[in-house]
Amino acid sequence: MAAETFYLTTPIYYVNDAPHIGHGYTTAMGDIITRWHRQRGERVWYLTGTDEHGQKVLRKAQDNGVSPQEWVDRLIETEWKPLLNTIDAANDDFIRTTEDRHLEGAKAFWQDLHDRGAVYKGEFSGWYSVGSEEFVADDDVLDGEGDDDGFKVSALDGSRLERVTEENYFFRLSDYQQKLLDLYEEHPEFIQPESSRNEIISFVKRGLNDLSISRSTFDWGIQIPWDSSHVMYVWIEALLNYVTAIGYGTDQERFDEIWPASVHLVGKDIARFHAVIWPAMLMAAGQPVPHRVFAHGWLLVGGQKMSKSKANGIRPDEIVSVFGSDAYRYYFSRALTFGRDGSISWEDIHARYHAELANGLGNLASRVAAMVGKYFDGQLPFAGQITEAETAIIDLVADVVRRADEAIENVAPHEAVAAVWEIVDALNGYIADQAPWKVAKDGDLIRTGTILVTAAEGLRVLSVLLAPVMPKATKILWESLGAEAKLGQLADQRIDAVAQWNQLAPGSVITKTESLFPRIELETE
RNA sequence: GGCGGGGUAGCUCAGGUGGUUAGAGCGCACGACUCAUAAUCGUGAGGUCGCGGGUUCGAGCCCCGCCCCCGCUACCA
Repeated sequence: MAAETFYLTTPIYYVNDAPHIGHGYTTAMGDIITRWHRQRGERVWYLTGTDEHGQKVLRKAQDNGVSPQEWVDRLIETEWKPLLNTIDAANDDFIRTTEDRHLEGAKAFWQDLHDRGAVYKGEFSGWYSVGSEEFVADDDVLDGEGDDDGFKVSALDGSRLERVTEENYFFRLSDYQQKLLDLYEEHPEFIQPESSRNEIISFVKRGLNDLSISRSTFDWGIQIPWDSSHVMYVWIEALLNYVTAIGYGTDQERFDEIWPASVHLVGKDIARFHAVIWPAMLMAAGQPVPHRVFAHGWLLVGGQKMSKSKANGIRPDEIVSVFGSDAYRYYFSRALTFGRDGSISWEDIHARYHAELANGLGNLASRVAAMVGKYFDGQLPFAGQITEAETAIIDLVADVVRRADEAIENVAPHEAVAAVWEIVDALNGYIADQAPWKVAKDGDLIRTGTILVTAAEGLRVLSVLLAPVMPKATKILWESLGAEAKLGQLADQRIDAVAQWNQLAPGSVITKTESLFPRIELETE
């Protein structure tokens, strides 16, 4: 059997509006993780996409006076696909739930559930708001007052509610309580981090009800294969993208090759769908469950969860247009603990950009290239006898590679980046300690060369280790080191071989390029 | 209400199963250096570890009570 594919997914994003920074966050983190795995030499499949059915999209389209299909087509082209380019994502596929492969695959999955007896027809009743045309959760139902005395009203918008009973198809979720608990028990890594795992377990322990999984009051969705009067409940349909995108029901061979998913990246608000309903559906269909669901935290702005309604949302392209996609990817992977909520701010992005990228990495590359230019006419010298100072750098690199790789394995990109940055700091310290400009002035060019080769080797390591995080800047760095002639493309450099020292060829042309991260003066208002 | 997470230097955060003077980065002050993107390196100031009890030779880490913030407590996604 061929080596398993590292298959990572983001949620498919609901397209009732434009993307915000949170979407960019998830996608960028997934991209960093998958790029790293590619540099491990693994087969990788990185999927993202959009969720386009459901009542909210339908209503939004109607509000804008266009058909739902026109609405989603427009939004996908003008907002969602450009996001990938904005943040420099290298996804392997992009699935839209309005595509044929998804429609066919979803129907096939439903048929399989049906054939296996996991679906039955039943009645769903709940409080329905005619005004907003949707069911209101029991917790949001209040007793009316005044004109609404004697009626139930919605806590959300105050509209009057009526008891509606409709015929729906149900999924036998209640059959899976113990099987799910066993799954969490046997595979503690299935749902991470720990806080999400705790919540999921306590939720499931309270008991599971069967789930209403079809709707018959509107038709913007996928028809149930055996009953055209119903469409699939959008959540149930959306989850299926993870299998339909890789061939479920349409290309069995390909599906078998890639499934199950290695990691489903999700926001913690949708962890339940992915860690409870989704594995139960897969079990019901006789399919293996994903290896891991990882729920990341929320971005807090001024201590509050970012949201459109609070007007504290920042668009990804606002940040990228000022700092660039590399800085965007770096910032979110470095400044936040993946899996926990974390604060972000424009000031913090600005501060880290200068302190860490411009002054730290950018200046390091700049000073090394300048000295090779000044003392060796831009050609990498030979290294002489190494001392304890060089050994310390070499040992640190080996240790960092090990720790960073382990961090990525644990879906902790922030730890990986922090580890790699130890090399940046160590090299700046090393250069200050060794003072090659002084050694050169004293006429010891052999020692000067040893120091600069060590620094250049460190930069080589940094370009490889940071390539998943900052593909653009590291590519420039790789070129400036003259590494490609001997070592090939940056993207082909393997993580497991990077710590091997003296890979750069003496005589390589080191060029001092434009600043990797030029300083950015913000307009003061 | 129940369950879970959090409350540690001005800011953002680390601190497995308790153990010397509680850490990092940024910011600030001072010094060194001059290869470099007015960058770098070093030193220092700065903390009642939410509050009150308790266990212990010893607690930020354990126990009890309390206060604040956030999340989950299913069918909007």
